[in-house]
Amino acid sequence: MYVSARSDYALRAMLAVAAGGGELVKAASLADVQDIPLSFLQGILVDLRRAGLLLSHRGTEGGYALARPANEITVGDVLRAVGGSLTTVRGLPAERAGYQGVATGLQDVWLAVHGAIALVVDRTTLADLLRVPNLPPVDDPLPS
Amino acid sequence: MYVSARSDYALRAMLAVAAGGGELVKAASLADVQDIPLSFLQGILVDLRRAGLLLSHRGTEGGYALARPANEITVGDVLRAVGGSLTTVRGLPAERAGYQGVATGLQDVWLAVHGAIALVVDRTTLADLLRVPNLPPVDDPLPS
DNA sequence: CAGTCTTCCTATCAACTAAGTAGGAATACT
DNA sequence: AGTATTCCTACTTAGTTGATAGGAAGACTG
Repeated sequence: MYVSARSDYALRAMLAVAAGGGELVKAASLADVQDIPLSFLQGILVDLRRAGLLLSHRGTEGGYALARPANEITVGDVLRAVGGSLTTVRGLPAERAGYQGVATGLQDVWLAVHGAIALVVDRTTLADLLRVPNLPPVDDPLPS
Repeated sequence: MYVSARSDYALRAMLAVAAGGGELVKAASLADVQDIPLSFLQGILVDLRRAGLLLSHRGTEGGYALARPANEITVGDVLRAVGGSLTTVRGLPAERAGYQGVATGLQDVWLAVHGAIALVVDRTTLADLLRVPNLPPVDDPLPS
């Protein structure tokens, strides 16, 4: 049960774009505010654009914006865009693991896990995550 | 959401040992019947023994046996024995992901996913998995 | 009791994939 | 034309997966 860096970065980037309020947000800004390696993030942004979740614009005032409203993009949409299938076992989708003999029952476990995860991530939208109460909208550095 | 080869192999090996009915099962037999690389499996068996899930015995009639009855070992026990924490985000446990700014809400998502997974894997025992109906207890090779 | 065989156990090394880096090509604005 | 930015491709690094070799412990045979 491992969430890859790619998936984590993709979600954080999408949230940062969504917080921009429709304005174009530059990749460098996303990398800076969420502490993501810029060149690695750029590859992730390409995936998100190809999946139809982001719109990009080049040039001086370029940047990224959500292709749909934040309440119509789920966490599951983002995970599938960058990672293919939602849950994989040894690189393969849980549906076709190919178990033999006494291990046959394992497939049902992975399918149940898959369903439980899907229930969470397909119900949670980016807008939901931006509505958390314990979050100061502007940062307040150096309190310590 | 990725299940590593190590976790998958560990579960399949535990099921094969449990199917032995208390008799000692050799590592080579486990590797053969479940099609697992023997040398890689041996490292996994060491983890399972150190976690107190398996007992090992050397010598001519040596092999492995369950340290507890199959209905007292859960899938979650096995996953934690070989993989540390049940769910990890970029290698770290979901509890302390350290999100900043607009991504704060993400931690709640991972905690919800963690809970959903734990509900499945901590409730399913090895004995449950051996009781699946669609499983011939003795193999029937070459039907095609 | 010596010898031998089988098995578990440990350490080391190669192949593969994910993570992170660097530089160049294409595009849009001034 | 010039500059800023996205976009694409090749390269390095770290961790996982899998292979090989040899040593240590128990069981049997003479």
